[in-house]
Amino acid sequence: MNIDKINEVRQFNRFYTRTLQLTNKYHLGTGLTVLESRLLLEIYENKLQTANELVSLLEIDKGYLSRVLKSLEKRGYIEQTIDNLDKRSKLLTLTTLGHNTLNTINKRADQQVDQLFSKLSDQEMDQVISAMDFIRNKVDLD
Amino acid sequence: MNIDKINEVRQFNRFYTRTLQLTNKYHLGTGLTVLESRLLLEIYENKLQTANELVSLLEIDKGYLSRVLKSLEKRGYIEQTIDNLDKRSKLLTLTTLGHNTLNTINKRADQQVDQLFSKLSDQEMDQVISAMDFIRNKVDLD
DNA sequence: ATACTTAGTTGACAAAAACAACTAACGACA
DNA sequence: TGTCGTTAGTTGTTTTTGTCAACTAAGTAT
Repeated sequence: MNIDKINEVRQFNRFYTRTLQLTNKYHLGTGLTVLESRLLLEIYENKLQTANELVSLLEIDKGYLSRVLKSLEKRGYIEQTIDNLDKRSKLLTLTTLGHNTLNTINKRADQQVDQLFSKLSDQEMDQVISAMDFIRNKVDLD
Repeated sequence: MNIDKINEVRQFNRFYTRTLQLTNKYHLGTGLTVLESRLLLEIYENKLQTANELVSLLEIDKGYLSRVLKSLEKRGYIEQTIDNLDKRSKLLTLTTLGHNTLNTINKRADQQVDQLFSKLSDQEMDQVISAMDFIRNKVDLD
């Protein structure tokens, strides 16, 4: 690929890193970290049920994840129950507290996204979303 | 904004977080961290000359930055010389080693970007870049 | 001269994450 | 059924990364 194009992509990457950094503040005040929020989201919305699936998706150390999950459990956000079909695994579910907290976090994250594009017309917003979809379809993560 | 649109943006954000995570491996083997690489890049390519400017741009703690810069200096990647026009500030410059290392890192980062889009035609690639430019222009970071 | 602000440093500490060694359960198969 | 390689998750130890506050020295304004 042409070097100018590569540089444009890298510039975008730096720009979007900053954007993500600014919007990743939704968890503030909830007592959860960004990672913990993400875990609740993945467990609930994407129906990930085991630590192992979370490790693959998020590419984090399993030892570290084990501790974070233990802490979430101890603080009452999730439950881990042994899977009877494979007693090595534990099935992850949100408690009511976990679910309520996720709702709060989601509301805040929604607001932050909203703010990010607050000055755009409906039409421009649609174009932004199309642009995002396009990029998502073209990036090759393998 | 409509909740579906917000969710599409949030999905993109999660997707792009993963993309950045995967491409942010260019520093491996160089002995520098992602942050240190970024600092060299900003000092050299964007001509940022003081710690203070880096603090504003990257929004990191000045105490932390001070230590990272000290370490970069000690390891021979940068020089910090007192600014005669304002003796509180130090002007940052890359050493030859710093410059060479940045070149290596840049080459690797370029390769990673290239790989990310390796299956695209020239036309598709141009469309991706347009999409990125569009998003960059529409996001409101204030 | 005084008081306020700013650039950068340092100490103390906490949070986040990496790494390796370990246990228990599973799966395959002779 | 027993044994061997693999897999899910745990735990101890350590390093890396980052926060916070107090501090110094230089600049700015009045």
